[in-house]
Amino acid sequence: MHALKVTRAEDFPEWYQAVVREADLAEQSPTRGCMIIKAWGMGLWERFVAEMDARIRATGHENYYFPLLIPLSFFAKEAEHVEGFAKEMAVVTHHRLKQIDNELKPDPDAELTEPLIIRPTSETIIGDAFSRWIKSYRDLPLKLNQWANVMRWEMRTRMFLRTAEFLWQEGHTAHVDEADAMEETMLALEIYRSVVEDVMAIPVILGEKSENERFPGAERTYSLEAMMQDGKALQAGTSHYLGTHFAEAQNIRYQDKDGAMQLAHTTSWGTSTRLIGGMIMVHGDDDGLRTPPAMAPKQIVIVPMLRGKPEDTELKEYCAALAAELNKKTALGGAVRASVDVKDAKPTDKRWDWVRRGAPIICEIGPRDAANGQVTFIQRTALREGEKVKSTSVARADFVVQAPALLEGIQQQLFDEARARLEANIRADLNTWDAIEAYYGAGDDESDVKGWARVAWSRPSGDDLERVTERLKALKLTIRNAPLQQPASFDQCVFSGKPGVEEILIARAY
RNA sequence: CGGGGUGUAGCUCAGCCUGGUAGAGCAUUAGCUUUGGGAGCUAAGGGUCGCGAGUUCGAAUCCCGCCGCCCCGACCA
Repeated sequence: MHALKVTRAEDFPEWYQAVVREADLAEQSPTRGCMIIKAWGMGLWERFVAEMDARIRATGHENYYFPLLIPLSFFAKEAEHVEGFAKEMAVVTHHRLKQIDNELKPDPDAELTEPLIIRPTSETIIGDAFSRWIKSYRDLPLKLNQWANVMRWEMRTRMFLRTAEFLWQEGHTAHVDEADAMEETMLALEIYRSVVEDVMAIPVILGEKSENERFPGAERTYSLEAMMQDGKALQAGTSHYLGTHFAEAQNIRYQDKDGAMQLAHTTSWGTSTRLIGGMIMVHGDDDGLRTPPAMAPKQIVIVPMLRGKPEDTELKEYCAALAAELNKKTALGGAVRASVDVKDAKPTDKRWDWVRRGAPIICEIGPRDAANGQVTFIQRTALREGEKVKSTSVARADFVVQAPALLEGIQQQLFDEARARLEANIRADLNTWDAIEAYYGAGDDESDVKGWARVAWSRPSGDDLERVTERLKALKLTIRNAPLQQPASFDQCVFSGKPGVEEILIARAY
C-alpha cells in the first residue's frame, strides 16, 4: 500500500499532480494558470532562494528591484525579443473601474495613454537603466540580480513546470567586451550547476542551445538539462550572452580608456519555481516527494506518540529537548533543521503527512523511547522493508551524533540515484537516423521510459536546421543542447551524413 | 488556440443513457472502546450537482452557450 493513489508507472502526469497536492506543495488558484504555493512548497522555494542568493552575492552581484509594469514602448526596441514574447504578454490598459450596467468594468474614460506590460522578463527595463548608469569603462562590469515574479500568458499550464505567473531570479550584467561577458555567462551557469546538483541533488548536463532554441535576442544561450523519471528532459536554468544586441537597441555605451565610445556586452540568466517541479519528478516516489535534506525546510520531524495521558507532558519535553540538541548540530553546511510536530492530530496521520512531503527523517517517539533514552525513526529514502514500514531504534545520544552524517548520506544517495538514472538513459549508440527512428518511433507505449540520445551533427543553420527540427518533431523530439564536454572526434551527422562537428542531446522535453 | 476527457460533500467517485428537487467510501465533529503505530463501534454535520440561458408541471440528468481543470498537439528563456 502506497501513500499515493496513483503510481508513476500507471500514469506519470497524474502521479505528478497527486504529489503536488498530497505533499502540500501548491494548489490551483481561482486565477487561471496561477497557483497558490503552500507552506511546504514555499519552504522549498525559500531554501532554494537562500542557497542561490548566497552564491550570486558571493560572486559579486547585488540585488536590485525593478517595476512589475513595463512601458509597452520598451518592447518595441529589440525586434527578436518582441517577437519572442509578444504572444504571451499581459497588458494593463486602464487605471480605474466603473459600474456599468450593474457590472464592474474598466472605465472607458480611464484608459492609459501608453499601455503597460506585466513583465515577462526584465531585459528592456533594466537595459534602459543600464543606458543611464553606464558612462565609462569604470562603471563596468555592472552585475545585478533581481528576485521577482513574472507573467507569461501560457496556452498550457502545469503546476510549477509552466504557470502563467512564476517566481524567479534574473541576473543582468554589462561588460566591456565579449570575453568578459562570456566569462560571466559561464559563471552563472556554474552557479546554477552548483545549486541544482549540490543542493537539489539533480544531476544536469550543461551545454549550448542550438540556434533555434536561443533566448529571443541572445547571441548564445546555455542551459542545464535534467532528466525526469519518465525520461523527459527539463531545462533547469539558462544563461545568455546577449552580445551587443540590447546595447544597440537601448544605447548602452561607455567611453573606453582612449575616450572612444563602445557598446557594452550584456548577459542575462534565470532560474525559476519550475525547478521545484523538476525536483518532484526526479526524486518523488509512489509515497510522495523525497526531499533532499539540503532543500528540506525541516530535515528531521519529530512526532510524539501522544496518548492523551499524563505522561504526554514528559514525552513532549523529551521531544523538545531532542529537537534543541539536533538543532545545535551542523550538516550540509548549515545548522540542522529539526522540529517537533505538535499539531493536535493522530500520530499516524502526521507520519504519513511527512512521508508524502518527503521529510528526510521522521522520528516517532513514544513513552517507552523516552523512558529508555532512545529514538525511533524512519528514513524517507529507506521507507519500507518488504511491505512494512521500516523503523529503527537507537540510543538518543548516538542518534544526535549520527544525524548529520545520516542527512548527508541521504543527500548523496538521492544524487547518486538520479545520476545513475541519467547515465543509464542516455543512448550514445544511435548513430544513424534509422536507429533514432527505430528507437523513438517504435511502439509509442507511454509506460516505457525513452531517455535521451547523444548524437553527432554538422550544426546546420537556418532552413537546414529548420528541416532537422521538423524531422525530430515527428518523433516528438527536440534538441536539448550541445554538451560543453565534447569528444575529440565525431561520427557522421545523423541528419545529413556530412562530417560531424559537434555532439548534441536530443530528447522529449517538458 | 485545435482534438479528446472531465467538472456532483474537504478527497475519490456512483447516479445522467431510460427527467420525479442527491448517494457511497474516506475525511470532519461528538461519545464509547482501543493504544508501539496508516484503529473499531455508534451517532451527527456537510452539496443552490462548474456558470448562464432554454425545453418541461418538474432538470445533476435533455438542448445551447460559456468557464475551469487534465491529457495530446501547436506554442513556449
